[in-house]
Formats: sequence, C-alpha cells, structure tokens
Amino acid sequence: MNYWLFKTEPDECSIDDFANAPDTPIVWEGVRNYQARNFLRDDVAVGDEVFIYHSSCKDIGIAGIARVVRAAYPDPSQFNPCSIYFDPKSSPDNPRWVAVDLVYASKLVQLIRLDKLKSLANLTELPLVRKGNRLSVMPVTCAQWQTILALC
DNA sequence: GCCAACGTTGGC
DNA sequence: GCCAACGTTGGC
Repeated sequence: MNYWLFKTEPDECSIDDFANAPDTPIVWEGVRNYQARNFLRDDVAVGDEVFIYHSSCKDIGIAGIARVVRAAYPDPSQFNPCSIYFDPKSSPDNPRWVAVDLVYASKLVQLIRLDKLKSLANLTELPLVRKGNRLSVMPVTCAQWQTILALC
C-alpha cells in the first residue's frame, strides 16, 4: 500500500465535501500535468491512503485523509466540451488523462498548516515543501506519513 | 493581485 | 532537439 498527497482548491473540492458524503466516491478528475498523471495512472492503487491538501485558499495545509476505491480510468471530463478540463487533443480511443475515485476516511482535528510542514526536518524531502514545487499528486513515504500523523 | 517558478508549446 | 514565449500554479 502506498501513501499520497493530493492538492485541491477547497472552493472546488474540500475535505468537507468528502465528509458530507462519506459513502459516495468522489471522482478525482482534472489532473492535467504529466508527472502527476503518471503517478495516478501507474502507481495509485485501491486501498492507498491520501492526504487531502487545501491550496490557494485562506487556510493552506493538510485537511484530512481519503482512501482510493477505484484505480486509474479515463478522466471523463477530458471529453466533455462543457468542462473546464476539456481537452480537444484527447480522444476516447487514446485518452490522455486519467481519474481515480476516492472516499472519505477522516478529517483532521485541526488542519496542519503548510508553514508547520515546512518547519519539520523530517519532511524536507516531501515535494510539497520544496521550492517551486507544483506537483498536484505526489507520493508520501511511510516515514513522512507517520511524521505528519504524529502532528495531529 | 503580484510574481517567482515551473511546465508546455511551437517555430526553427 | 533547442529555446523563447507563453500559460499556469500557488504562496504571499
């Protein structure tokens, strides 16, 4: 089993959206970066656990945990002309982008702020805290996962 | 809203 | 395959 961190803008999809529908899988669509796509497509597996990270908002940081319930499949939004994620260069017989499904696992008692994460020597290798990082789907090592959980 | 950093595109 | 120009991300 692997651990991950997925970024999301809470205006778009927040941990509360998961918590409000704890039995409903949420389609993690709209990843449009090749490195992130490759992680989703090749390495994210059913049963993996995911930190849900809130970006571009007032309270930036890790807000909760979700679990993967469906591995990669073609991201439906890439074929939908009405979607902001529509990609005219992708085709159903050769899809460029993938989605996975997540369900709610837990909400952290309090959000772990980005500056807190940046302050920890154990996390300096986490892509999230590295300068200029823009990866929206990133692996978290077991040690990093434990370090972060211990902050709760 | 600014802007640094990074990713992508496309001409050559 | 290089690289300038452009677009996007995301913290501040």
